[in-house]
Amino acid sequence: MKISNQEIFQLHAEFCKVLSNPKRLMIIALLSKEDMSVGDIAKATNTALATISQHLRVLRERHIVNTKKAGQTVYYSLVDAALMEATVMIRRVLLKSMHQRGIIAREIDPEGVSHED
Amino acid sequence: MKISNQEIFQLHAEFCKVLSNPKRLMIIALLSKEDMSVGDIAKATNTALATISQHLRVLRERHIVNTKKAGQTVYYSLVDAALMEATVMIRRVLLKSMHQRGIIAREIDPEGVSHED
DNA sequence: TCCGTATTTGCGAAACCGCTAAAATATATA
DNA sequence: TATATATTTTAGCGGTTTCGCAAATACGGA
Repeated sequence: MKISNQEIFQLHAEFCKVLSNPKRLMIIALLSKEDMSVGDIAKATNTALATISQHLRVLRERHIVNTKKAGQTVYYSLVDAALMEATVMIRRVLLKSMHQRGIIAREIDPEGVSHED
Repeated sequence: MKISNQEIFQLHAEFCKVLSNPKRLMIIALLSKEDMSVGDIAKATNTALATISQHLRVLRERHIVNTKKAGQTVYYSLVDAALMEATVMIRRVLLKSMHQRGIIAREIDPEGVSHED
């Protein structure tokens, strides 16, 4: 299958759109550490279960997460750890920019961002 | 200034939103190679000038691009080359996923994506 | 059947997209 | 100076998409 550059940019944009939501970014960060159920993620992010389920559907459609059923519980996992690495790299660029503009005083380790606060 | 993890995720999401538009991605790719005027970019992307100007405003507000005036022409440049690198890394994750799913037959060099096609 | 888990549906508010038209801004020329 | 020209920005428009939630629905196990 031949794909034009135009299409690459389009697909790339759609992919970034998936990453442009704070809750989805949290979910990715959580799953990069361990597999979790929908309910677990809802608790960890302090968000309505239905909302998390919606975000997980988006991530599923983009083949960013996998599912594995155990009884009535659905466990989600990251398909590719490289996604988290790339995400961290984007965050690093952002933090660097903020640091240079004096928005944040100290350097923040982009990997050190935890979900619980 | 103290910034919570919640805020980091929020800012990160907003940053990604800027990257989730094909024309803005094209602009970033173009500027990663050379500085260009608004008109130049409009031609290169085959897009209405006003549209490009709007996208540039978004990129300006996020401190992703710089401006330099020469006569009546405004030249734009990338603030940080690392952004293009991070962008390429995201694209690499996407292409890898597509390749694994058989959407694209051959491996594509994410850096080799050019704007003219 | 009852319950725990997850998904789907429907909603209003808000944001986004690309365009045309109009307004600034700066240069050149008479 | 006055006027025309080149370049960019801003305003406003219809149409689309997104967000998070509550309610309703599905589904599997005990």
